[in-house]
Amino acid sequence: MPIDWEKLTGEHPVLGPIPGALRDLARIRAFKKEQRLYRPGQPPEDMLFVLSGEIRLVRHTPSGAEIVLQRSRGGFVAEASLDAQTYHCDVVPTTDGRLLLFPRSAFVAALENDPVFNRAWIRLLAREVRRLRAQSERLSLKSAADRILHYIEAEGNNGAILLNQTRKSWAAELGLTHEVMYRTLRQLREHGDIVIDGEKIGLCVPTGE
Amino acid sequence: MPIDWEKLTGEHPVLGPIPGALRDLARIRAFKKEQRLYRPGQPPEDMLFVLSGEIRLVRHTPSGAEIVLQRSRGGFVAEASLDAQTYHCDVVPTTDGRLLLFPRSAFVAALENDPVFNRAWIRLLAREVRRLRAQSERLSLKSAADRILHYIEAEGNNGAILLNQTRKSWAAELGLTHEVMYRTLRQLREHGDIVIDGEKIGLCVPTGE
DNA sequence: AGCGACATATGATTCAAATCATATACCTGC
DNA sequence: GCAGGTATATGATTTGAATCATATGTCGCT
Repeated sequence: MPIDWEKLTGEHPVLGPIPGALRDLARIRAFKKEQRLYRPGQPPEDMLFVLSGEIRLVRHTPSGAEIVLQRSRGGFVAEASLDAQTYHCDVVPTTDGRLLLFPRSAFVAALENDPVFNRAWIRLLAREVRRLRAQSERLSLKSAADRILHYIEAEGNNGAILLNQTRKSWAAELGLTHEVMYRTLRQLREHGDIVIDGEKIGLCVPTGE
Repeated sequence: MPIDWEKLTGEHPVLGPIPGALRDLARIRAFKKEQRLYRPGQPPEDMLFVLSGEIRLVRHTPSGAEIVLQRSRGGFVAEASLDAQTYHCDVVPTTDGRLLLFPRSAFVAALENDPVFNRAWIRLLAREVRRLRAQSERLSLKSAADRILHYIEAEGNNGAILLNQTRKSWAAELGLTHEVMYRTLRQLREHGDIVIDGEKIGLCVPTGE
C-alpha cells in the first residue's frame, strides 16, 4: 500500500521538504505499547519519525533505574542517529502508534545530493535547538506562574498563544502537575495577568503607567 | 591582529571544522557587561560564537519582565539566525567577555560550498538537539537526586563523569540551588549511591544480586 | 440514552526545595 | 602576606509544588 504523502504532509508539515526519491523509500510501521523497537548496540538502519503515539529513548542504570533521554509525540526522533555508529539506548513506545521509517543511507544521500533538502534540514535542526534552549530556560524557572508566562511569551505571538494541546499535556511540558497548572491559571486570571478564552491565552498589558 | 586559530580550536574544538575561507573573514569582538549588543528588529549580520563570558538572548514582556530565551557560556549562539530575517530578542552580556563573529552570508556560503563543513554543521546541530532533549527530560524530574543521577548517566561515560565546572554552576544547570546540590551530593554519597573523588563522580553498581 | 475514559477543576495535606543565615576553604591580585 | 571575592558546606525556617482525594464536564462509542 503506497503512502499517502498528501495526507501525511498535511498532518506533519515538517515532512514537506522530504524529496521524492526519499519519500519512495519510506515505509510505515505500526508499533504496540511496550514493544521494544531497538536495542543498544544495534546499528541504526533508519531515521525515525513519530506519526502518532509516544515513544521514548531510554537508558538503564546499573541499578536498573530508567533514564529517559527523549520523549517524542510526533516529529523526528534521534536526529543524531544519522552519524551514530550504534544506538546507545532502547527505543520503547509508551502507547500504540505509528512510525515513519527512512533508510538511513538514503537519508544521508538525500542530504548530500539535494541542496534544497539540505538547507531545510539545517533550518529544522536550528529551530529545534532554539525551541529546546528556550524550554530549558523555562524549566529552570522555579515557580509555576513564571513558567506559564515564559511559555506564552516565548512560544506565542505578541504575548498570546493558541494552545494546540490539552492543559494536562501542557502541564507536563512545563514540568508541572496538572493540578498546579489549573490552580495557577486561575490565580493568574483572577489577578489580571492573563486572559483565557478557551484555547486562546494572552498576557494582559498593564493599563496606563 | 590576526586570529590565532590554533589556540582557538584548542580551547573550543567545536570550531575545528570551520573552513579556512570562513576563518579569514571572522573577527573577534570584546564586550562589556550589560552592553546591549543587538536589538530586536535588526537583521542579524553575523553568526555569533561566545569565546568567554556569558551572554543572554532576552525578550521583554509588555509588563517589563525579562524572558531569557537562551543563556550561553561558550559555543554558538542563535544558530537559527542563519535563516532569520531579524532578531526577535535582545543580546545582552551578563559578564565581560569575547565574541567570535562570522559574517552571516559567508557562513551560509561555506555551508553551501563546503560539503565537509556542511556535514560537520549538521552533526553539531544534531548533537546539540540530543543534548538539549536530554536536559529537558532531566529538568522535568522532580527531585534533586533524580536530576543528579540522570545527569551522570546521560552526560557521563559508563556511569561516571568528570565535572569540568564548579558544583555551583552544575547546580544551576540542573535547575537547583547550590545549597540543595551540596546537600544531595552528601546524601547520595552517604547512602552509597555515588562515589565522589574530587572532580570525578561515579554511580555505584549495586554489589551482588 | 447510557457508559466509560479522560480532561477539567478544586480542596486538604505533605514534603522537599527555596530561602535565609553563617562559617570555612580557596584563589587571585595587590 | 593579606584582602576581597567566590566556592564549598551545613543548619534553621518558610513556602510552594506534589500528592491524595473527590467531583463535575466532555467526548466518543454502542
